Amino acid sequence: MPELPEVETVRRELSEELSSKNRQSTLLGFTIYQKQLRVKVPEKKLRALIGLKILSVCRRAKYLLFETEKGHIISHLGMTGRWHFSKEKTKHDHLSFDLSDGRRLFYQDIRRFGWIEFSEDYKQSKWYKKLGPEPLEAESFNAEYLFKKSRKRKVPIKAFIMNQEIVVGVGNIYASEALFRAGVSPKIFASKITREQANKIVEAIEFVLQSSIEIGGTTIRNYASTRGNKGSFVDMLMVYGRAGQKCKKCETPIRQIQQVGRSTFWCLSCQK
DNA sequence: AGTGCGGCCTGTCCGC
DNA sequence: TGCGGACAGGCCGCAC
Repeated sequence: MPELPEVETVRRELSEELSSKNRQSTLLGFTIYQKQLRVKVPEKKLRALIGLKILSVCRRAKYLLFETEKGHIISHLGMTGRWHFSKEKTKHDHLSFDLSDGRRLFYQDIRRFGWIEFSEDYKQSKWYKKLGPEPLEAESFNAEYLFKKSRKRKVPIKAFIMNQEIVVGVGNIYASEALFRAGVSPKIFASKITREQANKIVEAIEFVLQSSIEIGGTTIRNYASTRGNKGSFVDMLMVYGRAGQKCKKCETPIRQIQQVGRSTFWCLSCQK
């Protein structure tokens, strides 16, 4: 499901629920219902965290980070992962945490593409070291950076901005949306973009991610936040999921193509 | 090293 | 109504 705005929305809610001033949660226990997610749930490592407080809930790229005194529980939501509070286990709940105030926090994941990890020092881990800059941090992610990185890269620009080593958090929806707003064709090679186009792409990525965060992300089918809210950015989508419908700017029918195994939506006349 | 593809899972929708 | 196939917002590992 989730790209950066959806993960950030979940993070904000979890942070309030677990580690705000008036709510400090301690982990009293946990239950694993389905050990086999994308990687196995680290049962022994989690057991060592019983009795510890959740100090904060942070995010890096599309990863959620639950901070404890001994290290971080890392959660990636894959396509359909979700954290929700409930009294009882429901379908596709694979793990639950019992909290000191009596609440239970469940990890639900229909397709089981997500995973849960624990790390004493996540900044040293393999996945973390490969991550590119955060798209909303302008000191590290800007036109000059994107332009330099794109030289000699023979992949379509759409695949390039979805590469988490280049910039994190941009998935299939926001890649199409950002390129529409930048007026850049998804098909051109990364190596062919101009400085000006790099600038427009960076601005468009910032714009779509920031505006989506402000209204709770995008819900296409499964996604809902921890509190069960749907994201309303779906109403702002200019191209994603609109194949055959009129472009909202110029009324040309929106096209759908396959790129690197994923659907891309774009407007032939608005994007060059 | 960079690139493209298949695989991991379950659910839903479409056409026959 | 039932069935097969395609597709779904992510990422990894492998072969070239």
